[in-house]
Amino acid sequence: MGRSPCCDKIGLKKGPWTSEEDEKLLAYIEEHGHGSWRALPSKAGLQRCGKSCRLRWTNYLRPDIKRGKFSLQEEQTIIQLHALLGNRWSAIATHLPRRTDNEIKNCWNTHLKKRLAKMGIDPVTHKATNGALIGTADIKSAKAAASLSHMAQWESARLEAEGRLAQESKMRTSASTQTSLHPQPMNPSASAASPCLDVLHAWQGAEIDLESPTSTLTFTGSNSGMLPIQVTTSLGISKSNSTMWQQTCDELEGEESEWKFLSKQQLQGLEGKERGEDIIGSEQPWFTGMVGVGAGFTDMLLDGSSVHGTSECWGESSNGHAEHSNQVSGDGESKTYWSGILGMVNSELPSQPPPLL
DNA sequence: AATCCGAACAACCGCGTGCGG
DNA sequence: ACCGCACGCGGTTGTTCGGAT
Repeated sequence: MGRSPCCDKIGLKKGPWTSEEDEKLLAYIEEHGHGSWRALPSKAGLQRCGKSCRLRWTNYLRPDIKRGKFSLQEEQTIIQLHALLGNRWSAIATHLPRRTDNEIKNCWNTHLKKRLAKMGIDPVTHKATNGALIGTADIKSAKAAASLSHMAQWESARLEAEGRLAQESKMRTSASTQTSLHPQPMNPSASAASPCLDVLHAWQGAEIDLESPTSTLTFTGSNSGMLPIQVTTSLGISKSNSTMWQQTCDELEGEESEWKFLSKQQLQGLEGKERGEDIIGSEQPWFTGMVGVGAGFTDMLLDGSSVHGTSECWGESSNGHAEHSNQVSGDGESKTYWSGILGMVNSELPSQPPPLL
């Protein structure tokens, strides 16, 4: 297929962007929108290829991206989603508000992968390596892992639909915002992820029992494992929430995220009151959906035997029901783990049904 | 003070794919 | 149906910076 000429073939500038170039690009996009990336450089007076401009814009200049250190919660989310989605950075990014896929990818490659490896977790399979650390939970972990890979296949198919819907959604959104180019106070995932994720709602309600990853999960209630969801705007985060979200992020950024050395006890402590109050109290949809999940996941990594307690804790803190505490088998843990991830994912859902699928 | 080294991150490159002609 | 363009994605490389020696 036809490929656009490479930058060096037509003698355009490469390498780091200067502030002047940034200003030019920003000014142009603010005034005209990006339009065709290919045509943009000449119109904006830049000696760059369109691809480079697009990258600079999406990864750095866009006003709606959050930069800086990843919070503990964000890191845990990345790990969980990576277990589910693999190296689909753009898909993962749709669940991490205001983070770019490139940033997430870098974070994974430079931090998270190494941490997991240090903990004895294979960052690719998310399984314990050499039976190093889980001990009595080996079998349970293996079951969870099996469930994981099974689910990943299903998720892969789901993502295709998600991608299409995200694109449609994006087009609708950009059509209304392109020229004005206001910083979208947004959760990019909300528009992108929500339609398809509604499938999960339907799926949960129906308790489908198929030879698919869905069969590894049982949702005993309409929202079992689902956490209270703050009603949001169509962009995912309401204006007030957006502010609160920023505050929460800022607070959390100061938090020690070197969780790799956290002991089991420390992790359990994190699941308790203090954390629940601090984070669940923040009323952030994204956070509320993942608090218990993240801790539970980390716990599972560090010591499978503590998962029971984690599940209970999560179940109680999330929806006030104790049903998770019944999940004492390996399968139960697997369900809990996956329910947690799905709960996190679902917590981003707006209440509207998807336009189509 | 100079050098080395690793971490972090920005940017590039090639491929796959959707879409319009 | 085919072709070519444009774009998005993921892997990889290059550059910068800070700490250690």
